[in-house]
Amino acid sequence: MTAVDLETAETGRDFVRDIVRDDLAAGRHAQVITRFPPEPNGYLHIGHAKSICLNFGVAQDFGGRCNLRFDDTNPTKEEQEYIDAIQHDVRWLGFDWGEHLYHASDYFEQLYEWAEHLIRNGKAYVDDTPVEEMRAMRGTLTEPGRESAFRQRAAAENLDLFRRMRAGEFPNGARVLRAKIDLASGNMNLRDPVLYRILHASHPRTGTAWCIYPTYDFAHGQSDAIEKVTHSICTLEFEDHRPLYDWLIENLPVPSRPRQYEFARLNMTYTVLSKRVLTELVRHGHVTGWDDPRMPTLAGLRRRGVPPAAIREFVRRVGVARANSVVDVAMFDHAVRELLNKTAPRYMAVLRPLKVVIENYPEGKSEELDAINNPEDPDAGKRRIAFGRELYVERDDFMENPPKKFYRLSPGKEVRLRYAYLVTCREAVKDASGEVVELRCTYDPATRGGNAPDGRKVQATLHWVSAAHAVPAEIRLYNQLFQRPDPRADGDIMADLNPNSLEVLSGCLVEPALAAANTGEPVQFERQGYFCRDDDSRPGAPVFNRTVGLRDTWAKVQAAGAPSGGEAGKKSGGAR
RNA sequence: UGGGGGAUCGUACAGCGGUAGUACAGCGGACUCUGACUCCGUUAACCUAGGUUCGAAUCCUAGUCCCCCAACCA
Repeated sequence: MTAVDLETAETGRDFVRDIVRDDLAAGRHAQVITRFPPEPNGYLHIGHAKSICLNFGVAQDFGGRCNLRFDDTNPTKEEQEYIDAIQHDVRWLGFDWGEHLYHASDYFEQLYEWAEHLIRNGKAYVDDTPVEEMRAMRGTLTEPGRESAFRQRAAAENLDLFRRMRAGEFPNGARVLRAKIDLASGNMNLRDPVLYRILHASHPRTGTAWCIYPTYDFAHGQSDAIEKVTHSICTLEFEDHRPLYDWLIENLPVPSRPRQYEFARLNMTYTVLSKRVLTELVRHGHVTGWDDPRMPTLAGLRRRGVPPAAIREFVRRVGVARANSVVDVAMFDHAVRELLNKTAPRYMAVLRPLKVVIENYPEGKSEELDAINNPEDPDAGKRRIAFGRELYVERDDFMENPPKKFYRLSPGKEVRLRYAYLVTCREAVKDASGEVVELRCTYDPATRGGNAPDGRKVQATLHWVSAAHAVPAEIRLYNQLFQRPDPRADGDIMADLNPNSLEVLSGCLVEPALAAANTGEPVQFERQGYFCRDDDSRPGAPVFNRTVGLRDTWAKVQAAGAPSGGEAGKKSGGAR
């Protein structure tokens, strides 16, 4: 009995869903229950998004439920800040755990009792062996481990010792509780794994109530069982923990029988998703924080302007499998552009302004013209934009000596100013150093709105702003944080950082309407890309982040034609 | 040289004994008041070798290569 029809449900097809579908069809469960189990020791990133979408998505698809459970078993690494940020990020991504917010620490008392249960049954013992020695005695991949001198300790003594561990009689590292399984196992996880360790540390939730804490292995499966989780979905590296997961479930009087399934974690080109490295980037100041728009964290993506729906769609397209893989970041960018193209209202913004004077336009005059807010969305309506004698256009849109395929402005060339007039460049004014500082142009008054009555065509349409009305802004262009498609997480990864991952443009000029933009609301700067206001903005001084650039075929042509760099190709480099 | 996994276009994912498909990327073209979007076309893959079968990406055998495991991390 499930809330969905297994035959017709639009549930997608991946191996996890196949398993769930089978289990439900066979009546093995009344309802599917999954869980997303983050450790609160860092911020969630795009890799977690895959897990979140999988766990919550499976529950949704099959009319089940997904719990949010913090795997908070190591107080030396976990913090409340992360617990709060994670909840915020999961909600932002679009998922809701309802009443089902749990913590492994909620179960500390129960887990403790189960530890005593194992001791009483002779399946766990207190070991006094020092860490180093224990490590040496565990053996290697090819040699079996050796028994500790304490392995045959009597149950009564184990119980006494374990209780005194809990009571705080011993310092950190003095003793541990170990499962008694098989020191000769080829699976290292079965060589009497540690179940409890002494940690005199304050826990974000339980404070100083405990000084012994369960390890991941002892906490995870049992927590699943307590919550009646049916399908415990985790990543591939936990594959060889599954026999231990099962051993514990089978040797404890747990209330349900969860099963663990593993899938391949997400990897992306030019991206690092190692929590260790991300933490290092933040701590060492290579980025401004966990929400730096260059970070692959959900907080960073949010600040950069990536909509959660784009992340969900990206994850859906990537799929779920058991083979390690690295997704091309271009696939992510595409998902972002695709959504934003349909939803982001258009504006004009000049990033690198070049002054234009329309010589035959009356001085002091200005007029308002109609502009379409979003050609992809008729409901988005129109707005009025101001035009005048003095304007600014993009520096890149003018070349004094253009190559053959350059459609934009150059001396003698006519182009369209979007929604305004056709203008012709008459002269490029230079300063003492020979740099072009101003364009003298003329306009055709008959082309108001952008079309010529005589039907003549122009090759290019340029974006522009009125000098008298434009608002100055700072615009931050982000490029890949790492300059290699495969940053070497093992070597000196900081050497792979892209020195040009952030380009700050000041003195940009944007449409006045943009002064009122809201943080997080995506906009398109025509012909440039998608942007959103950053909270670093101050009244009268807006700051925008580039979420992702528009596809730029011209830049590609340029780069191909002038591989040596120079004026061409300077805009390229993975326009993010 | 132990244990556990995985190999399908450049990338990711389907294909579950019967014409190898989709998306991204690439290339070519059409359209265009965004060199955007959209549309059309196109390049391109079953790790190898045997076997079973009328027929194998799929089943079997043997190899090859890649990933994970020797924290009191998760």
